[in-house]
Amino acid sequence: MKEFVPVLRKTKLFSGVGEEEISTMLSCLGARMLTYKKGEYVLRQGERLSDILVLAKGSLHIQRDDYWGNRSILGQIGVGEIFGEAYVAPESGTLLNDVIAVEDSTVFFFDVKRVISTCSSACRFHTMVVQNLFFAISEKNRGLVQKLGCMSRRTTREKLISYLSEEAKKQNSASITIPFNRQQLADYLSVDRSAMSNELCKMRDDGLVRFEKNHFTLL
Amino acid sequence: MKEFVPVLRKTKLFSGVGEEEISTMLSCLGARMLTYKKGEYVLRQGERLSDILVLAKGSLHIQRDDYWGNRSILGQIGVGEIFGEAYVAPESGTLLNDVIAVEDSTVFFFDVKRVISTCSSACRFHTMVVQNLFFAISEKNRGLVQKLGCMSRRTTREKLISYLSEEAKKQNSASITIPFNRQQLADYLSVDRSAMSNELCKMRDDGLVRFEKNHFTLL
DNA sequence: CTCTTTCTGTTGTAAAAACAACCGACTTGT
DNA sequence: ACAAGTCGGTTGTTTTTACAACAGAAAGAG
Repeated sequence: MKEFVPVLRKTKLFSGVGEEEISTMLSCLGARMLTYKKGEYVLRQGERLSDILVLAKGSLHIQRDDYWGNRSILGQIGVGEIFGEAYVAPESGTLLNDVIAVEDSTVFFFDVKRVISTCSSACRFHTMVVQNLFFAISEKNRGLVQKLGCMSRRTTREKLISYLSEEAKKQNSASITIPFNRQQLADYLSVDRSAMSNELCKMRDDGLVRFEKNHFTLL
Repeated sequence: MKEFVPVLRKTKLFSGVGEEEISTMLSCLGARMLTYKKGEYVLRQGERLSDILVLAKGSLHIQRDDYWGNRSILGQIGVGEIFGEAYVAPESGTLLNDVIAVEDSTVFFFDVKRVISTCSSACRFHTMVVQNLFFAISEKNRGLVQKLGCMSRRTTREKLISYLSEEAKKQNSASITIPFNRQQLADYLSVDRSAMSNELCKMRDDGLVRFEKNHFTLL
């Protein structure tokens, strides 16, 4: 377990905590470490969860099968990411998705009760971990809200306008650089790439935006 | 401030905490109370936030103006709801939306630093508030993820399938009752009601589902 | 009971998006 | 330098959706 302390140190959960303190905290947080072979299930739809998970090695997919058996991949989890934290509340019900190892992986489990109820003053960095957890979830939340704000628009143009407007606010400028290429932006907005490209050019012709590559200017 | 303690007691943030304890905790949480006339701004786009807010009276709208000035209402906040919690992280940047009172309203502000860093053992219910906050955010998170899972589908049929499948999982049955009428479901999925109604009937004719009113059976 | 309102399904048309296929500009690796 | 791959834009066709308008059923009010 100790071998992964340097990895944990770089995660959002342990941000600002030193390796020594992490080593000490592992027991106080009720940490367990499990390894998975490629293809094995880390979490299964329908299970209950009482731990917050951190991926220390490998790569995972979040996937879902609908009632008629159609599978879709909802996302990917990389090293250092926190996951499962949204399903540890007692009233959260069971998991709705599967999580599968797409390569040999190592996962840390932290008992949520022990994470959240700061123990005695013994580990004074515990409070920081609680804060980190809180901020990590907020960040996920903001990302979800932003995406939802774009996706709830009906037309591709409206989605683009919504996305570009939010980015302009975040970057506090009418001239912005986005972290996507065209295909990625289309995937993010859940639209067809060529249709989106087409719409972008129309918006340019309408005098709404200027762009080259992933740099946009709102007019 | 005391007059609102019974209201606070019913909020998710103070769930499981008695009125006496809430009264005691108010100072330890750095609580402030502000009132707003109808139409006044509670939060403004571009501001920074260091408090978690709870609406104690009235009703608020979350709204956004895009770069070209088009306004849209993103949601509504009712009595007892927590808000602002996603923007209190130091790295969260400024607010992206406005929050406006749609009727005379009363809002409680809790300093996030004092909420999260549990103080001395003086208020032993403080830990419970931290837990409640955590669970409340997780719940929002789950809601957002579910909605996003539906909305990221391209066609109305796929959205419906995704939504119904998730509900079936949550209710653990192929026969489910949904909390929406047709118009509300269409709004939730961001599609046109009549088009959705049409698609639902086609799905029924294709033998995928049966339904009457807001009760659905997946086949 | 009757009138009104709300909810749901239906239809036709116009608008928009998805899809497929292609092209040229650029990059990268050999 | 050349081949292969990536990226962004364009076009035409098909599919899907939005929109508007209407009708029947159910629910509620007076």
